[in-house]
Amino acid sequence: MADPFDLSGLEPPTESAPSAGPKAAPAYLSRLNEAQRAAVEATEGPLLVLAGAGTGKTRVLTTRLAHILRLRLAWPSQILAVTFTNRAAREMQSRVAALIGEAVDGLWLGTFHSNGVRILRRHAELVGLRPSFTILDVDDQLRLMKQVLGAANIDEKRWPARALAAQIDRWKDRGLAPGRVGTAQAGDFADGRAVALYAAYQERLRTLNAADFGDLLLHCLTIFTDNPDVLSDYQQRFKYILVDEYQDTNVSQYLWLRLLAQGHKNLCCVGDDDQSIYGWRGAEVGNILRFEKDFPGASVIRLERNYRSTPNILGTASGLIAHNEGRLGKTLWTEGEDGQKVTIHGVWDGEEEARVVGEEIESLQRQGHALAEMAILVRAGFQTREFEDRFLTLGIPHRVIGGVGFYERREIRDAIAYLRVIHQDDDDLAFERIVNVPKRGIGQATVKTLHELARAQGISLLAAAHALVGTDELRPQSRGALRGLLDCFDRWRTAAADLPLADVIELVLEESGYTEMLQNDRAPDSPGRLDNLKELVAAAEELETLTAFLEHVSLIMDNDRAAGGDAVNLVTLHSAKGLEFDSVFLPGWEEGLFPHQRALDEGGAKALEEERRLAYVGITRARQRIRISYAASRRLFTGWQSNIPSRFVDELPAKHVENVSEPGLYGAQGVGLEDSGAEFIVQRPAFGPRRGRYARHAASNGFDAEAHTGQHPTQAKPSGSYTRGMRIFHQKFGYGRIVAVEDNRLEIAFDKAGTKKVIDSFVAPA
DNA sequence: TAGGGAATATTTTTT
DNA sequence: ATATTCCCTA
Repeated sequence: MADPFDLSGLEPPTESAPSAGPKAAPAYLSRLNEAQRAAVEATEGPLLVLAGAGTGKTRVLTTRLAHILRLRLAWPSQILAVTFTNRAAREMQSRVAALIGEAVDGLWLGTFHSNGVRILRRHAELVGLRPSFTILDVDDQLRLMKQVLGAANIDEKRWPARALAAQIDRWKDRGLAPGRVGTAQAGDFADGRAVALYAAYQERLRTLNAADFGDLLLHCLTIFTDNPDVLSDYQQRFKYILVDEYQDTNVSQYLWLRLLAQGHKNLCCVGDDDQSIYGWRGAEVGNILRFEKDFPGASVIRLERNYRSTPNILGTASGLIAHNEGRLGKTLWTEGEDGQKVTIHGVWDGEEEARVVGEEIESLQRQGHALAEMAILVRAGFQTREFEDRFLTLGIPHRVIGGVGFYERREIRDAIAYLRVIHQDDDDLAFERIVNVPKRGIGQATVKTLHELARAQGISLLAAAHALVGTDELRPQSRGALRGLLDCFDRWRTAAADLPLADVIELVLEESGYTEMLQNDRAPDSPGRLDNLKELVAAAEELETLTAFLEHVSLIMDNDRAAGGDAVNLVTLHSAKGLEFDSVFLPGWEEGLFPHQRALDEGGAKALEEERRLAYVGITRARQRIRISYAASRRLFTGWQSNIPSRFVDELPAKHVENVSEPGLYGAQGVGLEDSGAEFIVQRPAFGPRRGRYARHAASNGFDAEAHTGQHPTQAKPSGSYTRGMRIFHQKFGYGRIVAVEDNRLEIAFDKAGTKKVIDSFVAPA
């Protein structure tokens, strides 16, 4: 390789940038076509690269990054490169390393969220957090949401926590802190009380020293807006900013970028409006359409030559996407043999679909095709199941990319919760998760007591537990168990300071009784869970500190270790973006499933176009061959559902496709459904909104944010105001007289209940 | 407090 | 079909 750039790990010596040295045109540039090369070389000023599927977008991005380093226009630490997924970030990292000849350290290369956390950790105190804040996962978020709803006395049946969480996420997507939500956007959740709930939720997060995913960016925005000096630092720092998948950015990400780019204005965004598939998550295609307006003087470069797919495949994709309106419009072209036509297969049911796909895969394999070059792309996660079952019986190796992630499994989350408490003892959500897992006799009554005390004194659950074990407040049995647990945590915390992380985890699993619990569990999946825990320990060996490990867990939720031998890939269409395979199977092309009924119901025409783009993404993943299929009927929960072929099937250009459906199903064109007889219960999509039926139960529960956020409403007296001899009243034990005071612990001789030790906030002056 | 059994929801898509 | 939640009893 040419000149190793020797930039690794260098920090800029304050102001002076590395000087651009004259160099011969490097070899990597000659491997690009004209448009690609232009996109790489236009390093200065705002640039939008409209890159169709398979046009070498990633290559441009990585080459550009390497080029900037090569010309010494900036140090690695002055380059911000943002991707959408961790996978893309890793890929970019390794490809840049390949171009440069060695690993490049110090780049700000990662997802929006990981770059966001990095900034947020440095300035956490500016938004009322400590730098060690916890990143909540979806479970925690929901649990917290339920608590907030509970505190506000809102009927969770009628206003599900999920719905509130979704609403809040959407606000955060748009960069709206609670104070910024206008009445127009207040939504109708709980009769308009959602904003107050949002505020309460944020307040709870702050007390817990925690942030949810949306906060990672939202807090950055707040910091930038409120602290011009901080913002200015970053604006100076980031000489070059590169953004992948720009069409999928939401408002909050857009604002984040725009603020950061104001310094040097060297912002390069790569995207494809036809691949915008995250509208439901707040992504705004508008961002890409508006780029030239937002960044005056921006250049636009189009990449239209496709290097991936055969003309038949590309023609199919183009023909389909042409049904969308409001596109920027690109004309993709490719060279080479037409290749096979895209085949369309109608089948009887999902089982047959899986069987036939399985046969085809085996046949391809016999012809010498690698399994890893085949993928089944599904609309919804549950669709992988039928294929998994089938492959299991056929013995076809396969992997599910982006399914139920490793870190989302229950046993892993439990283990993590233990670690979180060790790491940060006021992580109430983690503590609550594991106080009684495995069962140790600490039931909800005990937890409730802990909560009361914690809230009354504004302390953490763990602190409340510490306080309570010294009293008679709890049942002796519970108290003993709790004390045991607290001792364990003390011990583990010490251990965590000395032992390697992996050893700590093993110790915790052992001493907490978690391993034992699983060993005694007769459930068929217990051995698997134990294996998973072993894997967790193994994963921990790769990271130094508990802090790093927990961060890894919360941000790198993907388990798509794309490696792992020769296996068929099972992927959702959403997580397939950015991947490519020789052979692609697209099952489940039925109305209601794809396009998905729920998308149609909630998003109307706009959502239909997004579904179509999803189909476009699916088709353009393939290099050589595509097999699309639809089933006449599908198992749904307990019953069956009859389906008609997706409208997308009809939209495929006849020239490039071939319908090889079995005769007698729907007929070759995919028209009219033959009534299939009595054994089928025709069930219209069961996914419709189900809110309406509670409509009249519209009680008004005057929710008052203060009642929840203002700390300790009615609690007795501040610590220290009780003295010996005072008469008091206790909820459970009745009247009594204080015989001793020790900090906030009172020893009380009760009239009826004898002498007990009690925390002062549980009593009131008589 | 735990465990059983009934009732109930679950299936979009993800950082 | 399966997972979660709720309610009851021991």
